[in-house]
This record gives sequence, C-alpha cells and structure tokens, in this order.
Amino acid sequence: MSKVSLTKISEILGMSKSTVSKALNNYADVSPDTRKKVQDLADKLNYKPNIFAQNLRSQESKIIGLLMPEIVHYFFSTIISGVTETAEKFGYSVIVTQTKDDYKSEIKQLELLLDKNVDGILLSLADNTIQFNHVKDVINQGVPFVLYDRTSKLIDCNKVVIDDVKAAQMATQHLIDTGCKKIAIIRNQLKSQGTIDRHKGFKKALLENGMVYDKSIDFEGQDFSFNAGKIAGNEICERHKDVDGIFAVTDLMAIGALEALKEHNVAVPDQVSVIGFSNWFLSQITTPHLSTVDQPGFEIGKTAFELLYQEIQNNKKNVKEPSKTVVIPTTVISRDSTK
Amino acid sequence: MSKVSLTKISEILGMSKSTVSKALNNYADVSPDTRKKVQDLADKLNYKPNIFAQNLRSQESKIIGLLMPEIVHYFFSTIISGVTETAEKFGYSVIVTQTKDDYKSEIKQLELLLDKNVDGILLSLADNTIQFNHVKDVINQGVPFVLYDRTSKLIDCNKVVIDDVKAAQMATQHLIDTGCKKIAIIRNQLKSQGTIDRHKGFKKALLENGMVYDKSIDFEGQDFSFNAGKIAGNEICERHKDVDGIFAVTDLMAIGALEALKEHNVAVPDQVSVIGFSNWFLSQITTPHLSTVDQPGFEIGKTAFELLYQEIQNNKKNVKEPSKTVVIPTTVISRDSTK
DNA sequence: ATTTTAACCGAAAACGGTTTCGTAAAATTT
DNA sequence: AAATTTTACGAAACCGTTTTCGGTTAAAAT
Repeated sequence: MSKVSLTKISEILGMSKSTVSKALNNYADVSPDTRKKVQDLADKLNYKPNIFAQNLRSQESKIIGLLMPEIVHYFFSTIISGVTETAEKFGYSVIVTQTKDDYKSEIKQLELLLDKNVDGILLSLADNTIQFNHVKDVINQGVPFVLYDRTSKLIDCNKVVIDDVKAAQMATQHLIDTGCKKIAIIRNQLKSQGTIDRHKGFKKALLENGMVYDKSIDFEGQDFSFNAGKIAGNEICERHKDVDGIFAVTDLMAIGALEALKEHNVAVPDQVSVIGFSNWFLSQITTPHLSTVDQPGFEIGKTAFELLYQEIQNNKKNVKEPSKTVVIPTTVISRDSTK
Repeated sequence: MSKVSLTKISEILGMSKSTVSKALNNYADVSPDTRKKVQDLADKLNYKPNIFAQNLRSQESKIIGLLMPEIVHYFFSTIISGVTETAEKFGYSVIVTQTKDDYKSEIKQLELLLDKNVDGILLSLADNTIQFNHVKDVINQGVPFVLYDRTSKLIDCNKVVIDDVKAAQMATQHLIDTGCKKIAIIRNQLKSQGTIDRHKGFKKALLENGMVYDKSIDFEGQDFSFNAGKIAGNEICERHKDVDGIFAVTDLMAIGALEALKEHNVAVPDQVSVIGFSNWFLSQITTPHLSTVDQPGFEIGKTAFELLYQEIQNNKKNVKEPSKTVVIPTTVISRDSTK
C-alpha cells in the first residue's frame, strides 16, 4: 500500500524524475512519446503528488485561516459558508476557529494559524479586543490578512464591512415610510462599533424626517439577547403607549420585543411596527414574520476571501497595494411586522 | 525579513544543523552548554520551525477534515464548535467543508480533503448518498475516518450517533407522562434513518403504554420545514380536535405546528402539548418556549474527534482495532409547550 | 561539410527539517 | 596504564517535489 512517488515512477520507466515531473506538469521540453508513457503509468498507479513536498517547495499551503468570535451563530456560520465555497473555487481550503469573543484567545488562535503556515488569515475581531499589536504583528510579518465585519480603524488592512449607519437609517426610514410617528430603539450598550453606528443611523433617519430623538424611548439592554429585547418591550407597553414603531439593533432583541408586545396584547404591525437587524434564519419563522435588515454573511465571506486572494497574489509578486475597504450593501426586508 | 531556518542558526553558531535540531528538540546527546546557546539564539531570532518541512518528514499535517451536509445549520455548527475545540487541545486544526447534502459534492469534497493529505476525516453523510464506494475507498486507503450523526450500517468504521429510537420514545413518553391521551406525530418522509428511527421510537412509546397508533394522525410532510409543520398543525386543528399532544421530529416542524395552533386559538400546552427534536437555539425563544430533545452537537463533535484521534494513533502503530459505535445520550428538555 | 538551431533529457540543487549512525574526545573502570 | 564506556557532535540520508542549467543528439541552415 506504499504510496507511489515521482521517484518510483522514474525508476520503473528508467528515466530521471526531472523528466517525469516535467511530463506531468506539461513542460515543453518533453517528447509527446515519453509524456504519454509517464502519464499512462501515473494514471495506472493512481499517482498523486505528495502535497507536503509541494508545500515545502512552493512555501505555500493553499490553506487559509478563518477566525471568528463565535461559530455557533447564524451570521458567522453564513460567513463560513461564503468563505469555504469561494475558497474552493480558487483551490483553497479553510481552517476554521473561534475566539469565543475573547482577546486572549484571539492572540492564541492567530498564533496557531501562523504556526500552520496558512497562506492568509481572515479575522473578525473579538468584542473585548481593544489593543491590536497581535494583529499588527501578523500584518507586519507580511501574512496576507483581511478583517471582516468587526473591524477597527486602528488597523491598516483590507476590510469587508457593511454600512451600519446607513443600514440602520434605512430600517428606521422603513418604519417612517410605513407610517410610524414615534419610534423607539432597542439596543445594547454603545460599546461595539456596530451598535454605535446603528444608533447613529437611527438618529440620522429621525433627523432627516424632522422627527425628534426622544431619549426616554432609547432602551439600552445589558446585551443583545432575547431577554434584553423583551424587557425593553415590556417597558414600552407599560410606560410608552404612544410608541408605534420599534427598531431593534438585532433580530434577537426584536423577537424579544415581539414577545412582550404579544403578552400585552398589542397588535403587530397594526398598533406597533417592529423591525430587527441581521436577517437571521429565525426572523422568518416568528409570528408575525419579522421585518429586518439583511446582513449578507455569505457575500461578506465571499468578498473577504476574494480580497485575501488578491493580497496573496500581490504578495507573490512582491507588490503592495494600498488597503481598501469594501462595503457590502444591505437591504431592508419587509415582512409582516411592519406594514 | 527572510525567515530564520535551522541551517541559518547552525551557520551562525558554527555547528551542524543536526546539533541545532537536537538542541531544540531536547535530545540527550547535546551538552547543556550548546543547548543553551542554541535555544537562546533561536529565541532571539524568533525561530519557528518550518511546518512544511516537518510535514514532509513526518508525513502528517496535524490537520483533519470535517465534512458535513450543511454549515449554516444550528446543529452542525455546534458540531464544528465541538470538533475544533477538541482538536485544538490535541494540537490539530480543522478544515471545514460542506456537501450541501449532495452525493456528487460529497465525493468531490472527500477527494479534495485527501489531496490535502489530512490526517483524518470526519463525515456526516449527505441525504441522497445511497452508495458508499467513495467512503469505502477512503477507509481502504487507510485514512483514519469516522462517521457522525448521519451514518450507514453498510459502512464499517467508527461512528458517533444518538439513539433516535430511544430519544423519540422518551419525547413521546414525556407527552404521555404529562397527560396526553391522543398523540400525533409530524415528520417528513421515511427516507433518512433519523426520521425512520424517530418514527419507530414514537410507535414504541405508544405501544408500551397501551395506546394505539393511529395512522390518520401520522402526518408526513414534504420536508422537515416550518411550513410542513404548519400544514400538519392546521390539519390537526381542523380535522383532529381530539389530539392533545404532538411530537414533531424536528424543532422547525414543531414551531410550524405551534404557529398553526396559535392561529386556531388552541392553547399550548393546556389544550395541546407540543414537543420538538434537536434543541435548536430557536426553540428557546418561541412562545411558548418549546419542549424538545437535546441533540448534543458539541458532545458529538468532541467524541467524533476523540475517536478519530485514537484511530490516528493506532494507525501510526500499525494496529487496527475493531470498529465501534459511540452513542451519545440525549435528554428531554421540558419547557413551556408541555405541562 | 560545417555551423546553427531545436528538441529532448538528466544531474543536481533547493525547500527545511529529522534521525541514524559513526567517531573523536573525555571520563570512567579495570 | 590500558581498556572500556560515556559524552558530544557531525556527516549524510531522507522526506518528494520543482526547476535551473547543461549537455547530447538530430535536424536545419549556411
């Protein structure tokens, strides 16, 4: 069962391994005759080049690393899908790991990926990462690198993001367009850039439509969970009966709010409209089906890989292009929770 | 910026690369003196062994392949999480790919993983895979291999599964224990082993409790979607008002049924109890919260890797142990959709 | 008939480690 | 003092490719 190698084939055919290698790799300086002989035998013996040797020679693995805060997460799983499918088209495989949203773990995982000599790395920053030497080190080592989704202005590299401000603005505008006069926002603390920007977009939409931003209906939860949304929803039902629209910065919060409204017998969307953010799978199966903003993970993953691939190619030619940031468009998905 | 190699270190220190290698790998036949010299310089130059060279020498990559029907899927994403976290503890990385539940793609993905010379492969079979030569080939090539979740009796290898019969039986028993007298089942076609077994477990529970299996309330959907569940739920509300318990073979179907019940103003669990299967994330946030059977993906992934690791170790020692199947226990999770 | 060109092939270096085996010097035993 | 063992190191093979650089032969051009 011992593997067939180039050397073995060359011995059988009584020629040098140089010739065998060239025959298999379609070099010009090998006669049609010997080329055929080699290829036939290679087929017959089911020869597969040893990829370890090829890696050593070429100093590339055709493997990239994909690092994310959390694997068990609808959005990030769509990222995995987008990255792996695109990578495959380019002949690359993808090692996937998670940081569990932990800075320390992020450092360690990056280290592990570097140890594997991956050809490039895709990273979405952990929530509590506020210092970036570990990623700057990676970039300075010349490893092709792109940030996606959770990025930082303090890092100079290629990035793939959505425009949270604009997306939130569009979501809010959708509420306004469907007749909402008093719109509440449900969000978590203004710590992550995503939340900050969505908050900004929300206020921007109000401003542009001549509506006032009312701090008393700006609900800040402890996190962006179902429960946080529900708590805010309860508040709205009990103390802010004039609210007729809710923008939640995550689908999960929106669904929590939906639950609260239901328990208070408030009709959605007749009395109150609700829109979420992300278009998680579960937004399709709530009652009523949740309107939301599509955050296209597959597309983000696809683009992130494509950027990385470009960088890998440039790296080989020793060219360094200026960093760019690709903004993936988002769309409002109007379902039954808004009119 | 050129990488430091063993050879470079040996040249600087004026010794052979054998000695340098041995110093770094704690061989006995190197004096404490030179050992220190080598290690100090290696640290100073931030030397990292070239993994491609190591792979070539050892003929192993410390990478395994994880192949699954669908990445964007709650259960399978928990598998990824379980596998990657466990693999990391053993010094392994994980290449993740999906078959999209397609036989042809499964063949191709396996091929790609073999081409990468992974040290082992974890596979969950595609739905429409009914012929197994492609996986038998892999096994016969001596590549460590374990099947998880979706397996086949026709393949002789290590496996990690749950006991679908028993799990479904327990779910049904839970309905019976909480007072249900007439229990419907909502399922998809009896094609996949999972569905067949859950159906079997359902009937077994009825039998053991002296209840009759009524074919008219055995609902077969086109798939296991939300809609299929809802359609069945509507049927129950309209034509089988005596039903007081529903076992759905997936959470998604259960939630569809829940929706139908809600629309018909049937109280859950007071009039009808509902239990799902899998404990997907979304079962926690339905109204009412869905009782279900926990299908522990993380644990399955963890165990699958551990089995694979065993096989890798055995492989190195040229020992071949008989195949075993590990059954991961499931538990009924009682929430608000059952009493 | 001589030179030029083209076609074809192989030796050998290179990639960067690991590991076996031999040997010289030092330390120990007889 | 001689024999033996231990210690410490290095040469070289090896893993399996790719690719450069010559070289040999045959065909074409002068």
